Amino acid sequence: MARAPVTSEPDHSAAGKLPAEGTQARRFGKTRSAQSTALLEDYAELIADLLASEGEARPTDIARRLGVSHATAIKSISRLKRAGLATARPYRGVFLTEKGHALAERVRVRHRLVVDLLRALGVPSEAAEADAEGIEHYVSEITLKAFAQFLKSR
Amino acid sequence: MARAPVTSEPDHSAAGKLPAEGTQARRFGKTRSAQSTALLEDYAELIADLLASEGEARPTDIARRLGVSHATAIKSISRLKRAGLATARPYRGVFLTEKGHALAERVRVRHRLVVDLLRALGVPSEAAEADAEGIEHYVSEITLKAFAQFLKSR
DNA sequence: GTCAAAATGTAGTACAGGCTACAAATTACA
DNA sequence: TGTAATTTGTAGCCTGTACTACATTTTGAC
Ligand SMILES: [Mn+2]
Ligand SMILES: [Mn+2]
Ligand SMILES: [Mn+2]
Ligand SMILES: [Mn+2]
Repeated sequence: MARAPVTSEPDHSAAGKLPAEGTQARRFGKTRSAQSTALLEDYAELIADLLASEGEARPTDIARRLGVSHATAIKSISRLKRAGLATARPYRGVFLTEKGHALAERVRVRHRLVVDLLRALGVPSEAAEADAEGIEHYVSEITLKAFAQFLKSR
Repeated sequence: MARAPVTSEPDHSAAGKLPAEGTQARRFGKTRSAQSTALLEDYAELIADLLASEGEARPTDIARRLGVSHATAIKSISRLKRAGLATARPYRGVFLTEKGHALAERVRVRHRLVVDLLRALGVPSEAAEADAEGIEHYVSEITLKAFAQFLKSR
């Protein structure tokens, strides 16, 4: 059983490396929850982009741009609907609700800020765009502020 | 049908906003593949940390630090074994293979670099640690180099 | 040495997000 | 107008990651 002492956990062998259990668990939990919204964010952003530049966002186009099958896209769009982020009219495309639009806007801002920061640090644009597609979903408000601050004052 | 013209896709209505379909699909695909390895990376890193600081990495401890049930941790450890990254001896803990150790080392370096960069940009340490836990899995080699370069020359 | 606590393992469930294959509806065009 | 291509929808399958509940094994303490 537990190597845990009766009273408290004083200190470990090696130099203070590991964070407290609760702290670490909270961090990982935050990451897991961000991961579960990442897909919704990408769909919302893409749909908004398509609506803006093409006037419509059809499941087939969404699927092609994401690099997944149309069946997969349709299922994910269903999840967006369930989450109250989108609506759809067959052969007429997908639309964003108020909530979906607000999400897309936040995501767009984040995406751009992350790309701009990476570019400012000397990352080539294609790598910056590719990395940002993942990074953007894990950047907190505080970090976002720091990015903006850095970009402004340099 | 396809609004796609017979020949080529010249230019869209709005200002050149969207990337080419293939490019965008490749970026999203890269992100999806990074996502699928994120969990393996976190486990490898955590196991290495526990082995270094506690001398052992038991499923229960791993589960507690990750904030998941022990059943979940055991299943994920199975995936690590299947991937040739870890081995385990019941009641004796989990161990990393050569390959697993190498992965943990790479992840540890990345984790630290990401945290250091965020800190350098003025992000408070707890936010930096929390965000890094997600970001680290989506940073390419090129971007990592840029981070290191920036940290060195500032 | 016994026995309770802790750790581990297993089973069953749920949901997300992939896929292929097939069916139905719509649209475009000859 | 009729037909073929496109788009959309559905079904069934798989894997991954989470959970709870229960069973088994090991360990630690008395
Ligand atoms: Mn993204
Ligand atoms: Mn994005
Ligand atoms: Mn991580
Ligand atoms: Mn990490």
